[in-house]
Amino acid sequence: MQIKEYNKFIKISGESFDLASTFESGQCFRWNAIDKDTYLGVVNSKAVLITKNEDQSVDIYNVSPDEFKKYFYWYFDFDKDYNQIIDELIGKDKILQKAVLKYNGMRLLNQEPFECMISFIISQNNNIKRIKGIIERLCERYGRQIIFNQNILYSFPEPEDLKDVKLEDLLSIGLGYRAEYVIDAVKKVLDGEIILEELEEVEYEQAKKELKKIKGIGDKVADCILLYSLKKYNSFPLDVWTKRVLNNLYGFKSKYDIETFIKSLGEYAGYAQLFLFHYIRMNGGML
DNA sequence: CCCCAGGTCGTCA
DNA sequence: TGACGACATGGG
Repeated sequence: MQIKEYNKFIKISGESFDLASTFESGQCFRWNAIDKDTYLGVVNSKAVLITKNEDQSVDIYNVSPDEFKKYFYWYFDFDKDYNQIIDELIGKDKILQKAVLKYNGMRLLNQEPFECMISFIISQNNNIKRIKGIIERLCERYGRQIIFNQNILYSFPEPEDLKDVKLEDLLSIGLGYRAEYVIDAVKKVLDGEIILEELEEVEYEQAKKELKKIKGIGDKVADCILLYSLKKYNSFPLDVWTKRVLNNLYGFKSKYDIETFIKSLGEYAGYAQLFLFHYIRMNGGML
């Protein structure tokens, strides 16, 4: 992988990066397509623009070389060896092989824990389009305004920004019954009952147990938070779509079958889940 | 009016 | 533990 610094952008080459599957795989909710090869997102209170070139290189705008080294290099998962991860997944079975090859270039995004936690609490029993809408309204109301290329964007609110939020406020932007869950999460973070950053240093099982103390966080939401923001790459979120893959395509009948399968995937099981989830969703539940 | 969406909670056996 | 209905909201 080569990183070149230009005046207006940073160019990444020699690394496969598929923008559409990365940003539209349901792992994140604040990236939007400007056109087929360009996405605009808000990450860690910054507007970031990414565009893909003919030669397959990717240009990242509005990120300084320093910010890239300190933050976005990890955010985009560039510290991993994707060739090795992909090879390993392809060797597991035919279904994974198909999913991984089809969406080669999809990357796992290492997100901010608080944003990730609130987002996936909102995601439960909800559809991605509506999840994005709710999160956008949350940011408009409680985040900080960001001007970028004549666009008005909003940062994801910090815990302190949500300190005095009332149930009615959240209901009015469409959170529904999840409103009280968000309030509980904010309270536990502000009280120091949950220290998200520390969970990165803790073992998977223990970190999951801590997260589940928050009302509205069960196994699935906890696994998403662990995978997408706390570097627990072995976590494998079991949602309706993934269960569909495991039941219909793999033919697993029991909880034991599924547990055994996930364990067999090893330390990068989460990457397998990312590909399988995206694959089944993009192909209408068929293979 | 039905069912579904990146589920979880409370309750009851 | 495991099953099951309830839970807001909007779209198909």
